Amino acid sequence: MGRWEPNARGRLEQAALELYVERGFEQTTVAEIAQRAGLTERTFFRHFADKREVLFQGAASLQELLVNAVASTPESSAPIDAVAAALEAVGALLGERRESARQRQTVIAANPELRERELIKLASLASALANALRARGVRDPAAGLAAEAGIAVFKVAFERWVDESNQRDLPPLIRESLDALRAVTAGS
Amino acid sequence: MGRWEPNARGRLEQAALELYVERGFEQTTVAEIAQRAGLTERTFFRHFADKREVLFQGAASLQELLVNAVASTPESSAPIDAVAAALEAVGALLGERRESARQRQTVIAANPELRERELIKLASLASALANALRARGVRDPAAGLAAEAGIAVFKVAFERWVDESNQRDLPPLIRESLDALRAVTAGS
DNA sequence: CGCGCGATGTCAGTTACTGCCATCACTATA
DNA sequence: TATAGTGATGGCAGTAACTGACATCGCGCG
Repeated sequence: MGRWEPNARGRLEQAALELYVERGFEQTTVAEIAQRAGLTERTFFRHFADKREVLFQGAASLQELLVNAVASTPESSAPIDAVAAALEAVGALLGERRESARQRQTVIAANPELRERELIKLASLASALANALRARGVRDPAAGLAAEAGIAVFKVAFERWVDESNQRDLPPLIRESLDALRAVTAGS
Repeated sequence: MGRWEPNARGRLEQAALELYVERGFEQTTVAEIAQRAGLTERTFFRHFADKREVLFQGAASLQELLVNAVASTPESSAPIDAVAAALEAVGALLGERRESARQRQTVIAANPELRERELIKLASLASALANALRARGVRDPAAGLAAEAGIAVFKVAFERWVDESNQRDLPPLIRESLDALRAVTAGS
């Protein structure tokens, strides 16, 4: 696997994931990842900003999906319904890769630095979601709150979905979490 | 300012904040912080786990306040009301240091690594909040959602409070944000 | 065939962070 | 008063993440 084999980025990504699973994130050096991919450390950093970013390649497309889903919701629907539709679109996409999602989540959960990165990606999703709502005429603070609440719903549903003892699909869990949020906030 | 002057930790904290404000977080080295505090780099890392942690010393006491506030809420009150009471307790405490909070937030907002750290601290607050609710008999997923929603409300309110053009106090902004969340989730 | 261009390699350098041991000031106790 | 113990600090070497500068390689194009 020499210098000019195709798909350098993909090889790096796969090598990194393998090593993170085998030895853990901290115990893996970038030099080792590059070596397994048949490349050098310098090249790794040309494809990924840092050692963590390699685990979050899907984030950009997820964000795009989220924003498009909000935009394609009927103009008349309430903000929370637009958010719910967007979350279910994401849920449907993610739901097809359950095992790989579990594996990835195990790696992330085991390392605080990776958890930080995950949280900032979710915050970025929330921010994009809020902007998409504002583009539909939703005002602040409603836009920001609907977006943050949506991400909170997603976090809780995703956590349950990834749980080993759980067999249910992601979209229903999202719906259920949203209902639970409604019930909780309706109180008093 | 020699080796055995008192309050080494406090001196390091102040030196770090000063330098982060003067030159920015990235442009400041730990060696410079230690030098300004009259100590060595090695000693800095004995007091703070890393270069970012020095900005988040208050987090532990904030978490304690939050948990205690939930625990001291009447047993009969709804989860969301317990959360609201806790958030307002935090708001009242934080509200007294508006200018230093603004300064701190400016530093954090300017740096992605610091934003990551802030987010994981907030996630930790959410987790503690959820546990406090479970201790009161609130079940999942209600406990997790009430906690996440509470933190979302806090985030939005805090953001508005820190905004330069804003003159209002934090507790009313928290109340208003919670009301806005109720309005948003009540839809459809 | 030569030329330009993008991807990769090479290398040196900075800095965050850690482990290990020496050293210092203070305290208790004989 | 002497001395041993203790906790905080200094000193120093080492690892690994990341960066900048420049060389080199393979490929397409005129």
